[in-house]
Amino acid sequence: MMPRWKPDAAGRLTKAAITLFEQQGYEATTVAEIAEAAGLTKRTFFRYFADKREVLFMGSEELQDLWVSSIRAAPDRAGAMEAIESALDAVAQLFAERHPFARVRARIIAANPELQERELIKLAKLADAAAGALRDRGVADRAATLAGQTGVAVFHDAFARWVQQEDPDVMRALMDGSLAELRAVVMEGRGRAARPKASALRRA
Amino acid sequence: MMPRWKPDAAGRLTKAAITLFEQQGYEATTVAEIAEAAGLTKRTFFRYFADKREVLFMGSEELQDLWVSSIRAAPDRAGAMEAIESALDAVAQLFAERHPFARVRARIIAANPELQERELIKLAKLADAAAGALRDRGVADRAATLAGQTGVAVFHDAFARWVQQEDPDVMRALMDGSLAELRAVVMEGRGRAARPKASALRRA
DNA sequence: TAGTCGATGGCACTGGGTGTCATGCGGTGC
DNA sequence: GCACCGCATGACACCCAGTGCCATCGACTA
Repeated sequence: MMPRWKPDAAGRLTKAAITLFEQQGYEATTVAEIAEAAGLTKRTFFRYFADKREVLFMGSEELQDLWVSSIRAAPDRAGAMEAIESALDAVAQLFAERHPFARVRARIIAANPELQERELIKLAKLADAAAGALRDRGVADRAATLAGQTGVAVFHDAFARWVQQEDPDVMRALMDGSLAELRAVVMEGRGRAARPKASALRRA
Repeated sequence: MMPRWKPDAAGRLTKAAITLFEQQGYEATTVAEIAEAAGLTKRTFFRYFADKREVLFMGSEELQDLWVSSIRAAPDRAGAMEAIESALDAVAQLFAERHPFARVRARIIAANPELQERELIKLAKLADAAAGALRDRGVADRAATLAGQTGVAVFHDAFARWVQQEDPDVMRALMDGSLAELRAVVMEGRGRAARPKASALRRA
């Protein structure tokens, strides 16, 4: 039966938005324009997205779920950073399938401060969620907070490098490199543990 | 001579804004209201502040200048994290003078996601600026980025604890504690360097 | 056939943010 | 002492993001 409405309104809005943002820029594109391009109205746009920025962040909830559940699923004996690393694993896999889309999206966000703000608060939520999951595993309060922050910093740094190159499959290696480098810089002048293995640096 | 305009328009606007935000909340306060309370108009408000949020972030430029110049001023032989620590020193001193104000401001920001987004992008700029200053000191690209991120993470964590208690002078100790804990969690299971000195933890 | 459900449209309204011009005091040059 | 200019502010119209409310009308159900 011809349904009354064309399906996947949210998806149509997202596609239209990305296309228009690429063509004209984020600021120069109005919500009414996006809605019209998707065969809908401004009012309907705001039924699907809390605001104009959110249209670029569909799926971030799933990302956070994956992130948190990976931490919860880590072996009981794993320490905080080991649990974080398993979350980095899962996220790297997820992103590998979406390299082209991620690059376009990253370009749009990089061009607009409003969107960067939204991106940053999503990352902060990832860090908080990770910290919460770690606390549930028995990690001490402050250690959990800082491990969450560290995990997100590594993710963010690796992500930034990942979108700048062609190969979708190196994300995990980039993460490893970032984490090794982080350990090195944080421990500089504090004994042998400071120096990352050359092999880890080479993988990135 | 009675000048034509009352002085310090920006200061009056900031004061009025904070008062109203405290009384009614950020969302429930309109820019026109703030301006009127300061004896000005909405149009003038936007001549001093790029948007409504920015009124709570006056002075963040000075903070960044202090932050960056502390890194630049660190001894030539200091490593990346040592330079970062000297910036943390300077910032801790600056904040010690403003504890009451910082607490009010933090409460307002904590109650509103829009404001948190703005706070996060300011912190991200601090991290970027630190990374840039470190690169100028000869620190490698990625190490600089990660050291900047780490410094901001420590600052942020310590700040959050600092506003929750009474003593304005413990910020540097809280930072030390956070940094020690960060080192511990990041190095867990990697040798003696992982365990922070008990003395450092006690200071926090 | 009547009635309900649910996604959408229509419309008016608030408030943030901007472009543009007008206003009028203080200082400057002559 | 007069003409002029600079500059902080006001006034006003306007655009667009975002919301509340009610209308619409096909699909499904009794």
